[in-house]
Amino acid sequence: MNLKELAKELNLSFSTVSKALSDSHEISAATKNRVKAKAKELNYQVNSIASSFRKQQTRTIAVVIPEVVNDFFGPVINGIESIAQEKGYHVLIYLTHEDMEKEISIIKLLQNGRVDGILMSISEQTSNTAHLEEIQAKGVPLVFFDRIAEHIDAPKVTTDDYFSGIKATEHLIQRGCKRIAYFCMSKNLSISNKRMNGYLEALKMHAIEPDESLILSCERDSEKNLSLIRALLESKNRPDGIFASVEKLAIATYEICQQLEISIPEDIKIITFSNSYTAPFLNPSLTTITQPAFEMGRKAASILFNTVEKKAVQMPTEKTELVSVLIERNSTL
Amino acid sequence: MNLKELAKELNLSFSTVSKALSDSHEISAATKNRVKAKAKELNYQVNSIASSFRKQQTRTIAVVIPEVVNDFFGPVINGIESIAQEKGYHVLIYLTHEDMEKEISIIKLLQNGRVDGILMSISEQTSNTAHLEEIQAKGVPLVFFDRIAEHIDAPKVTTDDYFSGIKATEHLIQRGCKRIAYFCMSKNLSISNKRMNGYLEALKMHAIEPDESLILSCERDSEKNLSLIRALLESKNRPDGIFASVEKLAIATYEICQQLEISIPEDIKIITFSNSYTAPFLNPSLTTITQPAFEMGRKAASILFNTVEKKAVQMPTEKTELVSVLIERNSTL
DNA sequence: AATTTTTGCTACAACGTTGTCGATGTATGT
DNA sequence: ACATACATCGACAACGTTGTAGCAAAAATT
Repeated sequence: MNLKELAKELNLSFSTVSKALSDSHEISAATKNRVKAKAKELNYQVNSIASSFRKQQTRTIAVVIPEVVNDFFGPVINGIESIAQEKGYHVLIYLTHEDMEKEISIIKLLQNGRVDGILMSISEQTSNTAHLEEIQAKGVPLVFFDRIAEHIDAPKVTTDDYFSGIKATEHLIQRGCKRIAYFCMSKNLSISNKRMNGYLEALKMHAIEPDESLILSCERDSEKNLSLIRALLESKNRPDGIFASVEKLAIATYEICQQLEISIPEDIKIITFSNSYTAPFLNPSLTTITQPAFEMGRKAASILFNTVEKKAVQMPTEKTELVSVLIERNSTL
Repeated sequence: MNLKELAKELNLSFSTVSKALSDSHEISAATKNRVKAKAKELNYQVNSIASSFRKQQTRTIAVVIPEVVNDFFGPVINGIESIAQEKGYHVLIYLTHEDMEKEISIIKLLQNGRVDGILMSISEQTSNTAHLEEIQAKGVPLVFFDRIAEHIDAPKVTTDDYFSGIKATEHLIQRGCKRIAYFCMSKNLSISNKRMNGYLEALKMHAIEPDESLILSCERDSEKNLSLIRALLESKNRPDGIFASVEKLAIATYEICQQLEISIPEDIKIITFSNSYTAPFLNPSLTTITQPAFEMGRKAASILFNTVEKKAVQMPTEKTELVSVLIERNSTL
């Protein structure tokens, strides 16, 4: 059932039918009603591919993220989807699995008109950003959230990572920690850096000498990370406070502490970035910096849709910073 | 940069260029190389929308699920995406938020050639399945996973829910529970029913009289669920074992137990379906039935791609049942 | 009454690709 | 030498939609 067939049923030209269905002012109310009734009767629906092709816009956006089994990216997708559903957009999901090569090949797939815009959080390993500049040059609107590419001129939605880094570290200091470690994933990640800078600033503010051996930059291989953490906690140099940049590393620390019979929070206190809803029920309950993930998704998606819809307007290079909250629990008691 | 322009650069007809790029046997190796080199040089990429339009296939599938902030659906998406990436397919995500009306409108969006197939897990509230039959009638391949629509003739990938229900209940019985409760979401969900039937069967096998008041069918409103659970745990009728069909309800039970100072596992033992990686670190660590979520995604996607690619072959009505594992932890000690 | 304007519709050309068919030239077989 | 097969390419018509241009008839203006 296509336009031509529907038009034949109605004894109208198919361009008239097309215009009637899209409420064009060129068509009288009477025929509009007649057309719409018939369309409903025959269950006609426009072929979205043909429409996309003709209009050169797909009403589809791509969300490119490192992973989906994640208490942060989950709610972000929720936020994105909520706006997309309001505005009648479709959402494609692509996972980079923290792999730059995969990220590059995904971006390449999006160069040919498949999507009207891209929402992304770059992978840990992304050092080169040529692929991102290239797709921007092709005119595909791009909005970053959380893990941004600093040097690319695109709207960015983040949280107050630097300030949160200060807050988290000061929280540990106030709870009596003297030797505070910082755990993060790859150091060339924007968020890791900002949080670390906050950490270093807080140490400075409290006249604590920073110690390189207490800064752990982890890898993708989680087995390796476990042994890195284990090594640190077994050393004489053992920290009495840990600020983890991602929840995964906090959980890994819980695991090691369990094995080494190090008790939290007596021997060591832990605070982490986390959006896990099980944090209150962990043993011990976990003190977290929680990001407004849902709102972040909504905000990033809103910005993207705005730039997509008024094509004339120059892509703004606005930076939006949302605030995270520190939730005290027993791991830092 | 499109085919016509590329062809002009090469002094070839654009149909020759098209065929050269798709490795047609009609084109000599020499020109193929020449064309491909030029295409690379000018960074030409086929317009996927035009291609989809012409070929009447989009290389895109839709994944329709209730929610994404979920330790089960997350890995499922991972599994689906892994196969999709292998086969060069794109993945659209749609969330029903357990709402039948939303599910219906989403399915309606997919009726017009936007996707080559659909992978779905139906919402809690889906009682009527006319929308699913309709889209199947339109020739869009459909594969169900986990939460299936029993009466629809489509491939289904599930886990051994009935048997897992028996295992979970027997586990509680072996640990000395006499009054075992079953918590589930909406009862018109296939998985809830199968798990409950397993639960009832296990009770029967051990000559325990089933008690209607111990079967809790919850709603979408999580506040309401909390008070339902609280009411049950405050009653004189209090169970000494709980089998939860979804993790959310187990966590809710932890919360209530914390409030009422009921100790787990001394006063009450808990086992639940869950794919949470924090289960070992909860207080107490949580005994779970864990589903092979990633494999489920892979399996469902494989089946869909097979039926999509050999269009001639009739859609098989195969049923695949994967096995879940019971992981004993302290909540049932 | 002659004119311009408006209304309501149709015809038609794109959007960029792919597959079918036909044309030409070259190799193979009798 | 002639017929047949094959290899290599070009011309062309779709796929279904939407926007522009055109064309009557009706309405409004002069």
